Amino acid sequence: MPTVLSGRGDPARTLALLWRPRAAPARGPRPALTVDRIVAAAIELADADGLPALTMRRVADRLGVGTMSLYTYLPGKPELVDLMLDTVYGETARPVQPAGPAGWRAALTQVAQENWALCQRHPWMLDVAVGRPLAGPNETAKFDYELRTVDGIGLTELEMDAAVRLVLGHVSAAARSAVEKAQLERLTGQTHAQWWREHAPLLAELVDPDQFPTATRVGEAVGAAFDAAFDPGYAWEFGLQRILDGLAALVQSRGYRPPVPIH
Amino acid sequence: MPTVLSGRGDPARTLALLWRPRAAPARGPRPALTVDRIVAAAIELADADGLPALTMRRVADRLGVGTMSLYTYLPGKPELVDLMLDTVYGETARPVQPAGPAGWRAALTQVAQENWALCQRHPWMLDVAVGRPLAGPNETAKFDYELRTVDGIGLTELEMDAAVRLVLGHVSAAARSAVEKAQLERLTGQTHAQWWREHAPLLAELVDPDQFPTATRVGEAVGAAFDAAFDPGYAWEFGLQRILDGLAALVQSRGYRPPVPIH
DNA sequence: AGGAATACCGTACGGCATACGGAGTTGTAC
DNA sequence: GTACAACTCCGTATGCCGTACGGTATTCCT
Repeated sequence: MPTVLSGRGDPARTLALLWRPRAAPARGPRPALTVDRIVAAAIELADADGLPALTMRRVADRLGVGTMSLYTYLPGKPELVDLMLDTVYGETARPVQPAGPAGWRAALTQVAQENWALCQRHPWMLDVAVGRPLAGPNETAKFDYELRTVDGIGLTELEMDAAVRLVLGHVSAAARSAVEKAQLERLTGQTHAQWWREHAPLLAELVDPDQFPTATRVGEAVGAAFDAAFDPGYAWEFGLQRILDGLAALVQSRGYRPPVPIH
Repeated sequence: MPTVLSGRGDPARTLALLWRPRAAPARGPRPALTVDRIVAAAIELADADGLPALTMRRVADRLGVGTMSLYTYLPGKPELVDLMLDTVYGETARPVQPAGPAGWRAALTQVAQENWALCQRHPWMLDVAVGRPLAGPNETAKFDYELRTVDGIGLTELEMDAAVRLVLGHVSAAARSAVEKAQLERLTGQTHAQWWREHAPLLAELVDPDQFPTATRVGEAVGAAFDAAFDPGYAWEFGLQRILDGLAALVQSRGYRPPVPIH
């Protein structure tokens, strides 16, 4: 399940691919493909089978061309992954900022849910390590929208950035465990509940309740509630509420009060 | 930078490796290696060069044996990674729970910092996807300790589990960006600050400030403060405080007050 | 008409995990 | 003392991977 480290190619070359549509060549045979078609095929493949299954050969096969033809359009695989990322960033909805008393909290909740859904649609996103910002057009637009949800509520620019990153980080962490759960269930043909029921007795035999009383007690409660060692959905909801509460405390300390709607 | 999906081998076999020391064979030549030595060599290798550089050949070379000899001790690479993980889990300190008014917040802060440090020492941990709990001895002890920091403060068992997972999730997300930064700087020989200074003009040219005013404003403020597109350390501290504040609100709503020390 | 630019891609290289089976080593049973 | 079972060690081979290289076909401009 390889995490690919993004941002490894020449940044100028990658940025050119991201921002400038390819001009038709002045001479030579007409290109049979476009960068967009390659990226679309790669996304389909990664969506279906995950990043490890994304190979240049398979992308080329799917497009009906030789493997090496892809290198006419792209410098290599890292750049392809960068383009895939910025493309799916274009999918997140950017509704008009809700006004009224709900304010930033509802808007930030929507950002979180939108990104959660994005991770479900494209689980391979979580395997891409973005060490430096891509700064592609869609990522930029997405980030601008997300920052707007916490604009004008009393935070500094640094805090706005950190607040959005905090929420997105939680989305990643929670989505990762949900996605890994789904992947394992597909890979092993065994649900977490089945796994739990099958291996709980062995675990009970190995783990001494006297030595680890808290883990035992909590493990049993969680197992009874979810039929598994943990539940990604519960962790996701719980965490998001705590984070929003924590941000609310900060916002409040800055003296911000949500605007009262005019009746 | 491959993320390896853990928990793929036969769980019973993996659990046996995790919990039961290997008995000396009754017959046959004396083993030249032990599982522990293999795991230690693998950890050294991954610490130094990252998970992608962790190959069975290199581990074997480092130990002075043929590649296939490793398979006498371990079923395969996934199990090796599982063993590596549980081994480094054994490193986290588990101080006696601090008493006094600081209470759970100080203890949970310590848990967070301890795990942060662990991720710095063994960055490859972040590339291992733990879809199901390993349930090795060290992981169990670690989790028991971590749960104890939030025991008896009014939370349900499900909430205790979710609270610890929330903090650990934030550690992972924050550490990931810090680690990726360090990896990219080593890989490209260019610090974030250098990268930022070199590419900021190009970015300024591509991104229209009128179209993305918030991203531009925040980006400039962050760039001025950190000489980079973001600062992992700031995000880490900011996020941890918000999460602890959010948990405090929950704890308070349950009527818990920290014990007052007796003078 | 010819040359330049470009697309396409077959082949090859070095790397990976690991399946298979043979050779060597040791303790035990007779 | 000898045979054999159990075990370690590991060379070889298979089928993947990304991509470097260089040849060939196609198209436009001069």
